[in-house]
Amino acid sequence: MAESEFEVRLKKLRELERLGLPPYKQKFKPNTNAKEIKERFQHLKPGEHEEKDSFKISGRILTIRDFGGSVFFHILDSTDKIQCFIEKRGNEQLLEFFKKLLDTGDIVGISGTVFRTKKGEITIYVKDMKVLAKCLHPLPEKWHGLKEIETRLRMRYLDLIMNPEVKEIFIKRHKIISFIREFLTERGFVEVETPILQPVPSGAVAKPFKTYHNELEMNLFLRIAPELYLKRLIIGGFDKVFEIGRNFRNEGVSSHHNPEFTMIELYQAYSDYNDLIELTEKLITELSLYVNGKCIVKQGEEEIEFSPPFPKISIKEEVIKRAGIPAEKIKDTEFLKEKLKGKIEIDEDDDWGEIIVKYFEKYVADNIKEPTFVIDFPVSTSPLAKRKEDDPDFVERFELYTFGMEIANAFSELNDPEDQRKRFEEQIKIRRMRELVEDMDWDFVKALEHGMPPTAGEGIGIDRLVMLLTGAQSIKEVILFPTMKPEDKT
RNA sequence: GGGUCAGUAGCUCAGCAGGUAGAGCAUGGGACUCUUAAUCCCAGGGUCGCGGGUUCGAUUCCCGCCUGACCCA
Repeated sequence: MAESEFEVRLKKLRELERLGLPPYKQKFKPNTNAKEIKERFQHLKPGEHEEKDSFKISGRILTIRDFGGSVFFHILDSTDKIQCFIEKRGNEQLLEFFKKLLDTGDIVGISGTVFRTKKGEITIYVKDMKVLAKCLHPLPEKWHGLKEIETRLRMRYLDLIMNPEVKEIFIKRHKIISFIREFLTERGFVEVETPILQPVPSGAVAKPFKTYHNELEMNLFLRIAPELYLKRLIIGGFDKVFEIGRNFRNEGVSSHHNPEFTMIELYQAYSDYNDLIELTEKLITELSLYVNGKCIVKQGEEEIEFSPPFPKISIKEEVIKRAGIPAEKIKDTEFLKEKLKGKIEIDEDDDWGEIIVKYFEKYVADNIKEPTFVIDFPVSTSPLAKRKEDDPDFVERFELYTFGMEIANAFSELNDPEDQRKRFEEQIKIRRMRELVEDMDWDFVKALEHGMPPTAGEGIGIDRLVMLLTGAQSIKEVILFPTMKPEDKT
């Protein structure tokens, strides 16, 4: 049987070791990069060679074009690709070394000068070269690259090598997160870290991941939200806090859901949800300008320009209008059940609030494209939010929707401990809730009893925000290593 | 949970109304000093996702399973 590519490459590795050039023991410090070289030598004319300045550059070999007496190849470093050239006339030994022992995928350190080829490409004239790591597997095809989504995700490193636009997404993701961090820090927010392992999962309605602490002999849950801890900090006297971190929800995987996802939650004392509407508009606008140069959200090819103030739509009003529900019947659970039966899936336990939210999500939310604040949430679906003064069955809350996706969720925080206790008691009575959690965070009520200033809080889904600003159509495109089942090896 | 589609060489893909598989790139050998999907000649490379069934014979047809994508609830 013929040798596999792996065996061929392994042999080359052994040969390098035999020659006293073991790749994994080499040291090399580049003093420039591809982007810098290209910028610096832009002035060179075709055929011109700047022989005075010598540079050290390193990267991964991507493609090789062998001419016998000379060889061209491209290397990729973290900044860009750049072509390199070895010729017999310059260094015959080096040329032989390269042709015998180097392959695409190898990581090399190169010393050389810079010239522009007759065809016009800035190129490194290689004087010396070290193999810093041997790539023992062939790289994916140079023209079509790596396409299969499954392989791209399972071997994300190959995806990143072969598909520059993938790397761009994650660089943009980094920019987005650091912008938000700076935006809030400038406004006096303090970044904090709160428990991921929580004895009582809280702050959202979702199925938690459960784990166990051996020494403490106790159940712990991976947080579904940091909310109640951050509010404890407001009680403790931090007026503005935020946390960027991973949350975990033991639920389905889809193009918009990953079991672990990144959220930012921020809390601001002496404010209400209207202040957060302003803050959110400013944040999204400035962020989009910063990463994209203009105020746009994208989904695939579709791009929508937006500008503040964002439109607001009321769940209550939309349901009245679209479902033809008389305004005075909007809180009539039995009426709604009868009227909307068949249009949405109604649970036995659902009250009017849950029903109108379900209707809204199914018939209105999907059609929202430009950033839009959805307001007028019923109290039963918002157990941590403050009631509206003019209608205590609704709360001071908004969700920001774009392209049918929920991006942010904010409200004036409920700071009345008696009402909070009542709402927890109501919640735990609901069967669906009991299926999710064993108990409520009663200790939080005790914290509230010590007095929490009027506060507004907001959570923003970072993954979805990155999707909107990069045009990614699946959350998997903005999470480096999305949750996947292992391949079945049998 | 239901439906549709996909899994064939390292990668990108063909193919087979059932007779144990092809191309390009990549790899090995040869030619070639300005190419960039280099070119030209030659060669090697496959448990056709896994398991079962039908059949003289299955990568192809049927059933189950695994993994993934999309749609629906």
